[in-house]
Amino acid sequence: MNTAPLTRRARAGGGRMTAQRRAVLQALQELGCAPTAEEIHTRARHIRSGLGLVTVYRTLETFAQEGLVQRLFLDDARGRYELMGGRHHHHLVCLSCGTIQSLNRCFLAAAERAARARGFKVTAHRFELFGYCRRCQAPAAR
Amino acid sequence: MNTAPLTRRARAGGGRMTAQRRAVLQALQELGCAPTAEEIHTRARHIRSGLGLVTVYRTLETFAQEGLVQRLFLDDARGRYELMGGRHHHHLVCLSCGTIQSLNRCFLAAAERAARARGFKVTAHRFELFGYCRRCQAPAAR
DNA sequence: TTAATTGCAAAGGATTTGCCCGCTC
DNA sequence: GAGCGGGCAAATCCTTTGCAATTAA
Repeated sequence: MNTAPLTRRARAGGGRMTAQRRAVLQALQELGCAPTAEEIHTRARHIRSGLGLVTVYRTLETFAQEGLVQRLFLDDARGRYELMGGRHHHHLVCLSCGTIQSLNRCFLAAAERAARARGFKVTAHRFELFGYCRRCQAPAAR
Repeated sequence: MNTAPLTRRARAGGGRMTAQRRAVLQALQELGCAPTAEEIHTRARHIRSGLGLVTVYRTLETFAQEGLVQRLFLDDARGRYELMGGRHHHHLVCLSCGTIQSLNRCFLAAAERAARARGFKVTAHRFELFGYCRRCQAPAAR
């Protein structure tokens, strides 16, 4: 798997490119859909043994600030991380086994149809918009 | 605020109706959109002083199992709770002040329009479907 | 009565912070 | 060489669990 473009983007963020960060990037790329920090750690450790979990957390936070990665929460309190810049997508989260699949469509009706088409039985959905409320835009939206 | 219907629903779940549980129900009803356990605790404590945070957590879990309440996660690791059974809706989460408003519309395009109409500047959105994947439906979807 | 429920204290899981050493630039 | 980045241990935050006392039904 080619991590060069990602490495380039990461360096553009201003930070140094270390073996650990490269390992995290590669793990993210290999794992795909919304892995947890621990899953990333386990995978990245195969690439760079001795890599600490704390380093993974710090690396992910750095990448998130650079816009390279986003953190999101699905149905539990564990943060999940994904590379930004791929095709915009959402998720199908299995309540039974925890499997997460990605879904390219974005509208509810179409999404539900797409989900059904792949044999996924939808029992609930969630849709959130993030941004700045009127009050916070007024002065200087921090 | 009338909590009788809620009380009825809660009792139908089989559990006992205590002053603590009534306080949590009332707090949920008063607080509205997706408060955290701590916010619920603070509010419910005004109704029933001495109420413990642990009791709030346990009560919320009980209610969630009875389908009276749902727990959800927005942009952080803290669980948030809402009464079920109201109008189906989603959320507008302010990244600056943390304010959460509810949004009745469910489709992206319409939702974005609705958000804009109330002066909310959307910078990101999330849409997740929950349910059972094909593999988990097959044997006995637990 | 008697099992469900509460409150306190302590445990747990995930994530963050402090500190110092090592490595990238 | 200077300062960013890494690793370890400890701290923190939110949530859950253990246990004895209390209370609804």
